[in-house]
Amino acid sequence: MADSSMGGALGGATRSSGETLLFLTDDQLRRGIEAMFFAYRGFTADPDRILAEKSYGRAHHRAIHFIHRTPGTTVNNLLDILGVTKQSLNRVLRTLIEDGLVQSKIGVKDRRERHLNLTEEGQELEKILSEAQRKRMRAAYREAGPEAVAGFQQVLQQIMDPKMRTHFDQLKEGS
Amino acid sequence: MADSSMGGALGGATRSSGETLLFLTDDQLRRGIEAMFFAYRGFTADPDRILAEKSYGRAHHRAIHFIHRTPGTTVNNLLDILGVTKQSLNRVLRTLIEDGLVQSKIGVKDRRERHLNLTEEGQELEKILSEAQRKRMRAAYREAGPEAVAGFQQVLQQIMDPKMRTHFDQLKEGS
DNA sequence: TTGGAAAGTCAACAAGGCTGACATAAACTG
DNA sequence: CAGTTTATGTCAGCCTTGTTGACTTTCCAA
Repeated sequence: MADSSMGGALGGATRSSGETLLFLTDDQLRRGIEAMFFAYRGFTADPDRILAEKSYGRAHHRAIHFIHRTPGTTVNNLLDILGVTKQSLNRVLRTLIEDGLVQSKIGVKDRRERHLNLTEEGQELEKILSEAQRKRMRAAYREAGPEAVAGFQQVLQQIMDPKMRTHFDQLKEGS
Repeated sequence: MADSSMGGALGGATRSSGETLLFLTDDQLRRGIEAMFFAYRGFTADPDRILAEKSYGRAHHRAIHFIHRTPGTTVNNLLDILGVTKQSLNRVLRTLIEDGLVQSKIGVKDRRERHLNLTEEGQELEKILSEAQRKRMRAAYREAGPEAVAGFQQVLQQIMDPKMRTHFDQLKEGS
């Protein structure tokens, strides 16, 4: 269409003297939007295939991922990170517990809380899923190089909602 | 967990003499994976809110976006880009046509084909949705700077499936 | 003229979101 | 101690958006 690379993109952006700011055109932004769409599909494709075999879905993967990342996490904390309702999470969690992939322990200090951990079997699946996803990311990182990866991380962090960035930053420390 | 920054990450990656390659550790890859997850949520959040008011969903947004991008596209082409079944797309397309946002015209050369275009009303909604999404991207780009944006694009392109990268590249030319 | 591609339709189903209502136990508070 | 809040779980029902399978209509092309 004729309206690309116009609009508000450059209007208020001439504050940085000297910089071209061509990376802020509507056209460049659209490229980024479409890249996010296509890349996210690739990003989830490999785990999705593995999960489909075991009749799990992306929701199970997300739960497994974050329980692995923050072992002993509570249901409430997981709810906050995943940004879904407790009913939605509970459905997923229930099947994972029934299937013996996740263990739910009553809290010691606060007996209302449930602390979640992966069982041996859960850790096995986590490893398969994360390795499949890492494989693609590793290839992408390798091709793009370290500077590109740094930029990739920077932009993604800026795209996040502030609240989600907090979660993201908190995950940084653990390991 | 104790298994981070080990495994296959560095094993076969010592070919580039001199380079540190620390950006290929499992830990860095995991950071990228989590960044993709959180960022994608932010990426879709603004359009999602607008769509919810009009009782449309993300699927409608995707259809509107790509019809806007490639006016007169056929159903089959759209199917290929979106990667869903024709039944799924058809349901979305039907409501958009019924609501007068999309126009479906029988092909001239090949009368089996339907050529899709946004109506005036469809273009209005497209503009609202894309501007909301661009606003966030623009802020992110501005904060991260041009070099980061270049890296962001590079890595995303590498994450895509080859077939999707072809679609992505073909969209580049049109404007 | 006939085979097959393109498009559309109907039915049925599943995953995974959502809301609302309600139950229980535990912790906290006045 | 009574009442309230918090954490969790569960039931029921709804929506969107994905799937498969079967079938029809249209119509291009060999």
